[in-house]
Amino acid sequence: MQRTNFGDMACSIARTLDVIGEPWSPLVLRDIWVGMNRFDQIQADLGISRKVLTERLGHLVEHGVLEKQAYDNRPRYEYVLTEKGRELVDVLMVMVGWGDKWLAGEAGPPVLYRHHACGEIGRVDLRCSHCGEPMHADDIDVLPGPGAAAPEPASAG
Amino acid sequence: MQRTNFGDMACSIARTLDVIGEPWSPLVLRDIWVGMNRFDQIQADLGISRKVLTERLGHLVEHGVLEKQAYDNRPRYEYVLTEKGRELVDVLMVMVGWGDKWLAGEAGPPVLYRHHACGEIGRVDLRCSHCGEPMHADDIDVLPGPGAAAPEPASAG
DNA sequence: ACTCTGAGTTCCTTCAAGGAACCCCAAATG
DNA sequence: CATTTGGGGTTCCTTGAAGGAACTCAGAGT
Repeated sequence: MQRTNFGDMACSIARTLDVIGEPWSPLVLRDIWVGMNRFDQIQADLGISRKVLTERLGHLVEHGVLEKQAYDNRPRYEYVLTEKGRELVDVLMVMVGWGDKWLAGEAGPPVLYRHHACGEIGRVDLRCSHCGEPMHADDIDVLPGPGAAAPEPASAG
Repeated sequence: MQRTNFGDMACSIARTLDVIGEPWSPLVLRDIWVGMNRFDQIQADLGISRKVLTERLGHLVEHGVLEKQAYDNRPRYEYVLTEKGRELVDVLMVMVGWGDKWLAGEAGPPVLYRHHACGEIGRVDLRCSHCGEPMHADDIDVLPGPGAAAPEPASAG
């Protein structure tokens, strides 16, 4: 689907989409995060086509988000999150927060997060890494950074 | 592309993907967030096909993330974020944080965020809404919530 | 009347998602 | 030894979405 290559844009959103922007990828990541690490498990849980799952897993491994590990003498593998992948789960957690608030309806959220540090049910909250105060869409100015120019050497502009 | 309907799953990630999971949607949202509110502006900025842009804008309006407002007597419109849409930008901000860290390379981040509250350049940081301590993939247990069952009335299981 | 501009539609081609069947390998089973 | 089982994929075909260019429409300006 994604014919246009988002990875080449000078935009961290586009680049991130190049890694998990394809259909199913975030759900595959979620499954692996919550402990469904094998091909058939994920395939059955999501109802995804085996062909597409193969592709997605390969793509995520290629981008260093997952690692493929043998777990038997037989050719048996499981997929686990790398550090890069574990940090990508942040994005999923924020998606959960938004979905819980705006899309869950009367039934309430499908899952709850119990925070190890305090033992309580909580949600993620976005804060400024500098001052610790809330940081949302309207709380910031977006300024050009050092990597603002497109990274393609062919483009002179 | 997204033949499978994610919106019917009992999962806030899947439901959120049903709103912004299609290709280009997050980038459209970003453009509107940073002040590119008109059709031709967005089309030119992203290089997206006009047909697909029409579809995406319609979808986002339908889901209450954007509002279409007339800005002239002529049939001229601009798209603005609703409250629901502004909160969805949280997801983009976290994607930016991840992309900046893992994909920006030597050139550094394409954009910087200046936080109004402290005036400094900062990133978003995920914290527990309950205790304020950091909250990431490994800091929580995922428990079934009240909306854990699938919402389809046809399914007895 | 003619042009310009914003905001889409229409139409055609190409490529990805869905789906089902098939294949390979190693171990267990008889 | 032949057969089954089960994980982890491939192959192949059909459908439908993305890309892209051309076309439309409505109102203002000249």
